[in-house]
Amino acid sequence: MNNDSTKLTVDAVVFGYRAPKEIIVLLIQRKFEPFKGTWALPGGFVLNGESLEDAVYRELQEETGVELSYLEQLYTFGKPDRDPRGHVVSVAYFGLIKPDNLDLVASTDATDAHWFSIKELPKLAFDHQDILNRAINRLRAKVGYEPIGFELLDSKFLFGELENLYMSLLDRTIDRRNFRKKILALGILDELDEKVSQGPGRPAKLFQFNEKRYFELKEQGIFFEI
Amino acid sequence: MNNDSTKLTVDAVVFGYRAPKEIIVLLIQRKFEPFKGTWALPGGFVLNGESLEDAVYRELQEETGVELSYLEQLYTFGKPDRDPRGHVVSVAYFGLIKPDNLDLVASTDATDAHWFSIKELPKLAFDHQDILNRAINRLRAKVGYEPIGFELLDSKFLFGELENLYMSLLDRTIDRRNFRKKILALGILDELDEKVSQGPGRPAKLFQFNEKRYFELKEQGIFFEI
DNA sequence: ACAAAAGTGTTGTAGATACACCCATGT
DNA sequence: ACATGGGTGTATCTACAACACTTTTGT
Repeated sequence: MNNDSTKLTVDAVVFGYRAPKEIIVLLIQRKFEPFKGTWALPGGFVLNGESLEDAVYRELQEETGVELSYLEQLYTFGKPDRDPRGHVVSVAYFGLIKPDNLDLVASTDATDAHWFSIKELPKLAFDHQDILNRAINRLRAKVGYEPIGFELLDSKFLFGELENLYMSLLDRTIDRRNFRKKILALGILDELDEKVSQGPGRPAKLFQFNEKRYFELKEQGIFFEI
Repeated sequence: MNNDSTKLTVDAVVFGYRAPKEIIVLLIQRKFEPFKGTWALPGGFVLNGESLEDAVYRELQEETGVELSYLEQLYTFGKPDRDPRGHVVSVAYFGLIKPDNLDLVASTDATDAHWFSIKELPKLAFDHQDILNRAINRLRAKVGYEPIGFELLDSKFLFGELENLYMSLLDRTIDRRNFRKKILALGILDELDEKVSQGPGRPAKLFQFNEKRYFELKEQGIFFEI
């Protein structure tokens, strides 16, 4: 039973949101062969005895310094020829980050890390474009039946931001009145007393996602759906 | 970068349907330590250079001889302590099988393989109960938005069988008239001219899932939903 | 003739969509 | 005063849920 030369990596697809209409993804430029100089998803080898999630957090920390607000497993990619170095199986993760945390620190590996709009992507190393495509599909699908959109906004946000985010994610226009009715009817947003005004126009109220309330409703079998 | 002692396995959760109301899952009895004598999911080590799906098919063939009608990746389990032998990461798959193929051949490993109702399960080895739970959740969720139910029925089936299958899967009663209306309205079933009569009662028409038609509709953005 | 399973329609209701004007502020 | 974005209500339509009787066969 020859298993010793199959290696295990993790890769992370981390999405962010840049107002008003851009969904962005975190990429690093590879410093070493193979694919030296090519853009790729952050990731790397899993250490023996290390959990998969720990490996993701460690690699992200090492390569980009970002702090996630959400992480879940995406899919495992295991085609024997996906890495020219040999049989490397990669467990891909799917992460979200708040606009607060978009700054990238100089990485310990001195790899270059940048945010790219998912509509203007460079050529990617390995099968990372496949991984990214799967992640985008997951993001678009999931945003419709779980309240993960809030993980892409600061904890206090304007309704208009939520609206723009959903339009960017789903890549279509949304009726403002119907959207507001639907979301507020779910009862998972707290309306704060604070208002912000930014330039001309009527100042807007701040809202906050009430996670506790969401879980209560979920227990009762009342589901989030857009 | 110490990765050499992390090993990779696959495990398969294979579901079947036994009329009229039983959802069953395929388990094997372990022949060796650890967990010798305990029931477990079929699976085993991935060979170097072997794709994950190939490993699943191979292990299923070796241990049980079953032939699947559907297979998809479920989730990867990587807690460092999930296997007493060391760090073993397992990619779990989710499979379906038609009633035609429920017979288990004597396995080359002489392991004992049996079908168990998902409502009367033995204690399972490793974290296989977690894997199974996740598979059951996937099955229940997926059956609502993709036409995988047909993979659990013979290619020609009675409407009543489909109904019973869905009731068993969702563990609730379904209104016969509404169910029939909805499914037929999707336009993905061919109504055959053949009828079968089994004991007393009016004979029932046979139906067949029209996969080609389903993909056409899917292309057009018309989705299956129960 | 009776028991057993298959087959079939209508009505009410809730949720989704479509749609346009007033409000509060900055310049 | 005007330009800009925030905030709101109503009418229509569509999809789902509830519900009971007739038909065809075996015995």
